[in-house]
Amino acid sequence: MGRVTRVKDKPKRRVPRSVREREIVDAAVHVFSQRGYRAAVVDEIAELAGISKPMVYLYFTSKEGLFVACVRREARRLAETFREAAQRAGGSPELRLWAGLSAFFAFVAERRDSWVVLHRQAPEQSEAIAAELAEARRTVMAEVTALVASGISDSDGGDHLGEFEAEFVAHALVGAADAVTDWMERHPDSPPDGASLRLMNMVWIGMRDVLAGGTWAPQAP
Amino acid sequence: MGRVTRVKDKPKRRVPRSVREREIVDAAVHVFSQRGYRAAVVDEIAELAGISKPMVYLYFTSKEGLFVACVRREARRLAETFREAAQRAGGSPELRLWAGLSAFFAFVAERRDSWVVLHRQAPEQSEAIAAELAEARRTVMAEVTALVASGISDSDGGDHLGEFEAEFVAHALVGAADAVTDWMERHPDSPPDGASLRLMNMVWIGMRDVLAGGTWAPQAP
DNA sequence: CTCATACCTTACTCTCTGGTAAGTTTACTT
DNA sequence: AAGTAAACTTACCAGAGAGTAAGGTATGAG
Repeated sequence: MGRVTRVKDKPKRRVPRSVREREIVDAAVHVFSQRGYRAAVVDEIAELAGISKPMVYLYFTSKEGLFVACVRREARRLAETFREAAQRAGGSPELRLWAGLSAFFAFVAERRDSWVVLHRQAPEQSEAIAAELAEARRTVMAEVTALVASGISDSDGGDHLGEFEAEFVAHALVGAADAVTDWMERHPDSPPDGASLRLMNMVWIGMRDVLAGGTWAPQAP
Repeated sequence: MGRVTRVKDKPKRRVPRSVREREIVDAAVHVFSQRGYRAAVVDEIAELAGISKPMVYLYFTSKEGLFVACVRREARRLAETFREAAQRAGGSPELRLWAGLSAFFAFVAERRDSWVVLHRQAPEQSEAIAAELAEARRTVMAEVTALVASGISDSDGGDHLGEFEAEFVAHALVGAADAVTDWMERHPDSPPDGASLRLMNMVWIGMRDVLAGGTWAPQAP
């Protein structure tokens, strides 16, 4: 009725730039993760953010720029989540790794979109995107590798072979975690922590025994 | 010069449909894997296959149809490669799993494009594509799961808990293998079999000990 | 009240690309 | 040699979607 009171369907509120930017990135992460970079349509992102397309270009210059902003923010979030969880856990490396893994699963389960944007994009869209994705993945992997490495050096006495091995294990671990994510979707019955616990059981015990000399070779039993 | 002798630059040979179809799929797998489904351009695929665009549509009806054909062929190839390697290895489940894993790595290393098309595509492009990718992944996972399951039942005496567990392990394993693929690219020095051996060491020993009762729990050392 | 500024929109343009119409050429059969 | 079917092409259309021009409107400062 009134002219001052806004129609409730369309709040049409005007919002400061910093807030709107956040909303746009929120929307963009969702659409990018659902459709993929190329198939994502800027108009849809804008609508989801409650504004019109030119605003997106005013704030982010281009679709590519918007995507880069998404990747940067989500990578930072994930790395922080992981690091903080590990730090909070304190104590032994394996407890810290377990806390980190659990946090990772919680993140991927709760903020599926973020993970998809970070990890399941064809990086071959442009030079800038490839670079940003590489940097993002490097950041996340560095956190995981650090934890794994401390676990290894804890067991083998600071051998420098550890760094190399830790990188391998970290990659395998993150890949496994990512894949298990899919599996969890088809088994919503099993508890969320179950996955991280299972992985820890497999990987950690395996790793410990390997470091203790319990190797497996093709011709062994 | 001659009219009969073809110019060597452009053989322009006419080729039977079945052969041309194979060439088109070859080209398509390459371009799809490099650019992703949406960013891949049919003209480029056609040129790479040595023909013009309408031929692609004559043989495959649509871009979507072409992609489905790619996925179908590569999934079949990978599953066969895996199964045959395992069969050839014979013997104990772990030897078969190791042979399968090695074959998998060889496949991914040698035919990177195929794997990328199968596993790193956003399945949200269309209903048909999502269905085909799901089916393809199901096929591949079934092979791996079968091997893992036989390994588990070999150790625990045919418990039916195994099926559930095997699926988890198989997913984790394939995810790890996929991720390790990236790692291998940055470490071309380490032998190709090294990766599968490392994974076997981690996963198999871990799994064996877990089945033997050696669980890990948050509060344990 | 006015005015400056920051927020926001409608209504385009222009390129890229999936898909097709209409016809041409080769090679095999009879 | 003629006929015919399969292989192949050039040249086009139509829609989608990235990016922009030009201007409208709320809101806080003076």
